[in-house]
Amino acid sequence: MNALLDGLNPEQRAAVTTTDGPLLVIAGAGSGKTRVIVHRIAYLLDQGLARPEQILAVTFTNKAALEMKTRVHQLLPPSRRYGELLVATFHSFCVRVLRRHLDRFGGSYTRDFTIYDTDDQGRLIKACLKELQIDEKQFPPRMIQYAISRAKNQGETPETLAPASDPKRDAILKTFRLYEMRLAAANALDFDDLLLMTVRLLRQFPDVADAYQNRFRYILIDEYQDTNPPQFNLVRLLTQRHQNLCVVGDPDQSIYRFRAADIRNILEFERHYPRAKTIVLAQNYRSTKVILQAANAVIRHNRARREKQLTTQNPVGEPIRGLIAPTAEAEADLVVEALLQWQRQRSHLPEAETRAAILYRTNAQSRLFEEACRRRGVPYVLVGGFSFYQRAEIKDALAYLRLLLNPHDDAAFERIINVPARGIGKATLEIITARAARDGLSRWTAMEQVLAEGALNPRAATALAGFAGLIRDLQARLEGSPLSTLVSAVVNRSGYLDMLAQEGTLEAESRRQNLEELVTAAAEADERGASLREFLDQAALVSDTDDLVDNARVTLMTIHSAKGLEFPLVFVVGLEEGLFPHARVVDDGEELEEERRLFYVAITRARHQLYLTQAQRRRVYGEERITDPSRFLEEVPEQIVQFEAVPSSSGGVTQSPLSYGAPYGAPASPSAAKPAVELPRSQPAASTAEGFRLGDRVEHATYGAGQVVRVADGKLDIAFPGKGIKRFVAAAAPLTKLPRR
DNA sequence: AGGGCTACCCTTTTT
DNA sequence: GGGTAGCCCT
Repeated sequence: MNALLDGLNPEQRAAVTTTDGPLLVIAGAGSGKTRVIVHRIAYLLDQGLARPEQILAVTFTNKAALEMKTRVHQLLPPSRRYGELLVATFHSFCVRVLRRHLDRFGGSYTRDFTIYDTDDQGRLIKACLKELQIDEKQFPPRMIQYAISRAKNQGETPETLAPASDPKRDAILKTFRLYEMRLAAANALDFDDLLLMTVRLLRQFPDVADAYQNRFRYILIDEYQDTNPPQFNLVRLLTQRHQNLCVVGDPDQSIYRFRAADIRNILEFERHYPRAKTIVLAQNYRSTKVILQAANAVIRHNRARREKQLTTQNPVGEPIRGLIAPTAEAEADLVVEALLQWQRQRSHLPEAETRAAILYRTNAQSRLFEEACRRRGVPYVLVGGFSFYQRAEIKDALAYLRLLLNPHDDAAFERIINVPARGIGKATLEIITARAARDGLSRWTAMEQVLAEGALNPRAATALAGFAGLIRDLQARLEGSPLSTLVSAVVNRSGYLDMLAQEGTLEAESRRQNLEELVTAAAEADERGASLREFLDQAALVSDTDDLVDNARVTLMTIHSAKGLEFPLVFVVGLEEGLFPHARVVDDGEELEEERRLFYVAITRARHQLYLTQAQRRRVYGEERITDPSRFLEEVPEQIVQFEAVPSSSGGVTQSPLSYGAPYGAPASPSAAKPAVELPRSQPAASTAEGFRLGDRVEHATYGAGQVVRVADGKLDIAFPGKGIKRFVAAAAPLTKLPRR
């Protein structure tokens, strides 16, 4: 028997060894689906069914791709070379294709195209709105940006869209049209375009399509539940000839609807590929029985799904623990404290067995947990938020590099034309912008024209000519010098480093260090033999999880970023109505089901111990709000959860007595724990002031209805929705008690 | 032209 | 609480 199949269960084995025709692998959380793909690739190679260059494997992140490739190599005899094996994300695959063939379209598109990230896209949209004199207040750029992206992903172009009937659609349509023109003029593609243009390329040029269809004998796609229409089309095109498509995914983990992922791609796979064989992996190898039971119970509340009960032979495990903290700050402190205690108890185990993750719904929540970690001196790794390549100084330096390769890159041009300040002001920029708009030119060409005409005032002209000279000068160094030298020339010659040195602040120093880091990254790219082009592509496509440090003992990230990962200890925090599920989705059935899938993903990241936490008060937009427990909490069977309500300390808002151990007669279920949390023993009934108790609803003559959120020292804290927290002396409080809900 | 300040708006989630 | 667009002053 083949050693590659050792240790696989029968279903996994069937998935690995099915070598002909379309294959759908429905794989539950923790069922070893990555393992199946890895072994399958190795099996195909080992059996001589395909050469490395005939296989294309698509993963969700660059990091997953890298890991997958490494694991495949580990399974195979090292004597052979498998360097041609292509494991990529959809986007990086498309970039590869377009760098070879984009010039087939002709026009302004060349293989030197620039990739516009969401930021660049936003800038361009704003510029378009301004040019069209559309009011940003009335039609927010973000809304327009989203609408355009959605339209593009549905396969629409400005031409195919029906003429707009109302002002909003008119604004969107006009911006869409101009946006596409400007993109083309800048020889730039946004993230959506990378996929769409590849599909167009294959449709429009049969010889190109033929080449790829013949080349890829086997195509494997991970996380297939998160594919969107252009990705689906691309897969269809690529598999037309061989049909050896293996898709792996879990409909219950589909969480990217907002970027047009269509869960039907996986649900209706058998209809798209009638010859398909389906294999279900329902055995979970990751989590305890308790955690799995919670996950199963939660996801069962979704109606639109194919029933799939995960089972595990793992131990029952510890009960899930629920923490109810008085404030969001206290929640963070409690989480960090519980985490430390848990790690202490397991300090005899290998470090890998003590890793923990704190998972939240929105990036904004990370701050509180970062601060709590700092307070306790706990080193942490933050995934997402502003990653290295999103920092302003890095993006500035990259913009210079982009401009060197493609001077028509308007987004880069605008970013750095006056950074550092070189005396090119608003008036001068207006002239350039107006010229570019009038003649449909890039900013760079417009600048050259304006300069040549000599119509500017001398000071502006000198400044502008200086900038143009700088870029040309740097361009001259493109050939022949190593990347690291080039990057360092950019930050020196542009005056960027001088600017930072002059600031002399701590922040400027840290930016300087980041730029140094970028030079180091360039030196590493040099070692790999990468070109500037490849260096920039990689910078544009890195995802937040890519720089995740594998061996961090505590990792902070959004649930979205955590997909595909696992941790012995997991905290899912901020389980409050309006936050998770998020306020923007609560009443829509489909969106709510997506939120629930997100919760399901969060739960199933945990291997041994799961914590679910809620803060009873939280600042939203700087305003204190009383929260309700998330409805998702009630979907976790109460027999497997131990809830603890933690009292606010008498001193401040952020500190909490960090007592752990037996829960003090705490509510058995979250519903019982609703705002009216019974007073815990450390705040005995005696602290009830003038008949007011924690959780009581009250009425105030000026502030209206509110709720008692703290009772201590004869004082009452009342939270008034939209007005913040007010403190009253209980004996003299002008309050009327309202009936309990 | 540029720096500093205020008022406002806001935030899902990411390749 | 935090980022930023736009205003005002130098």
